[in-house]
Amino acid sequence: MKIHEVARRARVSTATVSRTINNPTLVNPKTAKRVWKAIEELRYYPNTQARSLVSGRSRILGLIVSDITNPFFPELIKGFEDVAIQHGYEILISSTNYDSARMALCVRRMLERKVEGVAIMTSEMDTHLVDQFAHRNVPMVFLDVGPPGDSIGNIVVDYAMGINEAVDHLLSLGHRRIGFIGGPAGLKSARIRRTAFLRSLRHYGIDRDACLIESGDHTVDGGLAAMIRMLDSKCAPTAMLASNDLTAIGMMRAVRRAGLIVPQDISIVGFDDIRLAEFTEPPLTTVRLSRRELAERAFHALLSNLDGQRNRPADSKVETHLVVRETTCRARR
Amino acid sequence: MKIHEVARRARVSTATVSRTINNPTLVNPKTAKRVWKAIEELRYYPNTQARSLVSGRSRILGLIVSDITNPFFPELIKGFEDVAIQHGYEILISSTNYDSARMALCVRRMLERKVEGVAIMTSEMDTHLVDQFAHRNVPMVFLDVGPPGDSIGNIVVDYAMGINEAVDHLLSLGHRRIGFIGGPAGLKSARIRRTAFLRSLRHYGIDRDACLIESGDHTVDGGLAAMIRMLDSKCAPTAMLASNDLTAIGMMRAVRRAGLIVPQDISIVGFDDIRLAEFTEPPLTTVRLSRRELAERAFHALLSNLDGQRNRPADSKVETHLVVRETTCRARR
DNA sequence: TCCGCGAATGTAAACGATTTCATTGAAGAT
DNA sequence: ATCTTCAATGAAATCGTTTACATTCGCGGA
Repeated sequence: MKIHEVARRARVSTATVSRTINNPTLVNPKTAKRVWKAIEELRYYPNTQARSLVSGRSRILGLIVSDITNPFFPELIKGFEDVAIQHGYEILISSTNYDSARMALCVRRMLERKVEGVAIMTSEMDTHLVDQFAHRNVPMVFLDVGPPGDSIGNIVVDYAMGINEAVDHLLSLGHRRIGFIGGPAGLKSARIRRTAFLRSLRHYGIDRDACLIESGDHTVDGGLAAMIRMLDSKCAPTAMLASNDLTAIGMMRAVRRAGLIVPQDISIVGFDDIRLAEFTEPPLTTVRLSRRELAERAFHALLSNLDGQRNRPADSKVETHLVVRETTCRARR
Repeated sequence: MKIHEVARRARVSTATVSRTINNPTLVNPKTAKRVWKAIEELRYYPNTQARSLVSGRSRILGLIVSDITNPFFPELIKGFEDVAIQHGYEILISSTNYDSARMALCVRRMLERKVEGVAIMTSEMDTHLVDQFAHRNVPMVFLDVGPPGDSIGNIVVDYAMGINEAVDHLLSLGHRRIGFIGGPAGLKSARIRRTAFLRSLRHYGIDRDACLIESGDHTVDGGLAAMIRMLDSKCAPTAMLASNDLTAIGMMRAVRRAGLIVPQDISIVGFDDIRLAEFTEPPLTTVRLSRRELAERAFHALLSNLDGQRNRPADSKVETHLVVRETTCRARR
């Protein structure tokens, strides 16, 4: 089913058919109607590759995440997919698995398919790869803060807001020894979260005790191991924040293994509010970072750069908020 | 960077460049070397759209899932992505969200992008949509059993195996009143699982008690609600199987809310073995259905249909096995 | 020596759309 | 009546490849 047959049936030229589809203002309404009729009768739809070959517009957006298996991402992807297809864009998803070779492959695939923009939703991305996009003027959006540059936008997450709410909440419950289990030191997103925590302590005038800071790796196992170390350390926190919910889940398990009870013995606050946070036992108090909002912002930042104007994608800020469930309670005397 | 420039630099025609890339046997090794040198010096890579426009091969595979947010799928997707890109295929992911309009859109997108094959990993798919693929001779693979037809393959899951292992395990622990909470009645994959359970009971000669069967909806909330009904019903199961792990997690919560303890009061067995099953409290005994294996089978079924021979994708069977963790124990007297 | 053959390469025609530029015809201005 | 303008349409070039067909060349057999 090619445009030619539609043209023939509607007794117009292929140019007119193309125009009725892409730029209806240029064609007489009467003709347009005839064309649409033909299109529908023949169940015609344009060949995307031919279309983008000549127009130079692929209508594909890239979405790079670190690991689709991390429950943080599926919702982000879903949100992105929803809004993208609503706007007629296809989306190419690709996970780096924190692997350099894989990242390069990611970028290569995106370039080959001629993506019109990329949302890079992982903090780990080699700069020389980013340059490949920049070099071809492919607009990018980063999570948190990416490298500076034209046609690079940032969706910056206001970690401080949610973390302050969490710390404030714990303080009001009488906690003073508040610990933190972060992500891997090498991970930029983990560093940012940890910094936000330390800053929050300072903000509330809490003494910072180095032994209250441990590192996990953003997995359940990592949280479990880190929390065991913390409990062994005689550092005696009465409340703990985690860098993400998976870590928090591991921590809960460590606490339970030590024969203690959450939250009576130790309060725990997670971060992200993944779907499952609601279903842990007890349900996890955590800081919500809306993935849907993240996705929408990312998409629109790209879109603003796509539709005509070649200005750089707008930065935008997304808030985080504490969601109180049942893993926090008053500190015991 | 077009093929023409490469040709010029290597002092050959574009045809020769194309051949060195796609069909090296046709070109003199000496020439090929020169061409590759030019390709690398110019960092040339072919324009995918032009390439597939003329060759008719898009090198894109479709992957349709019901809901990427369901933890069953991300691992499936990851597996599929891994093996697909290894073979030089791009993958178009699309979730139906169990919504008819959305499904139609899915199919439409896949057709527009000219996928060479589709893995339909959701049991809910309107037949007229399937026909659209069939009509264009797009090979398909279904999870469990799809509609019959040429160029339609099936990855059939051996539910019976794992469920028998589970039932056997429970019997050996002294359980006789074994209940089941299934998925929504309308969902084909849910029906299949339930049937496998009933058949297993029969196989072991257990009386079937209608009140021991409840329906959830494959979510945590659904499992929670169904289990509450079950506990209210005075039906008194000593062990329960769930149609998927999410349901099982909800069930555990219901049991705990009723003031009972898992597994001492009620043993629970899940299905799927999602990543998180290992991290519930206590860790969930469940039947593992390897998503990676599923993905690999699906891909290879498609591949066998792609590479030349137009025979129908091979059916293939994937096993399921019980993974014993800590939500099952000896039935109390 | 000449012919035929096959390997290696080149020439040019697709592929299916979009888009530039040219053409037409009718309406409005003078 | 003639000219200008503009809306509507068509013809043909174009996008960057692949590939069918044509060409060249060297070699072995008659």
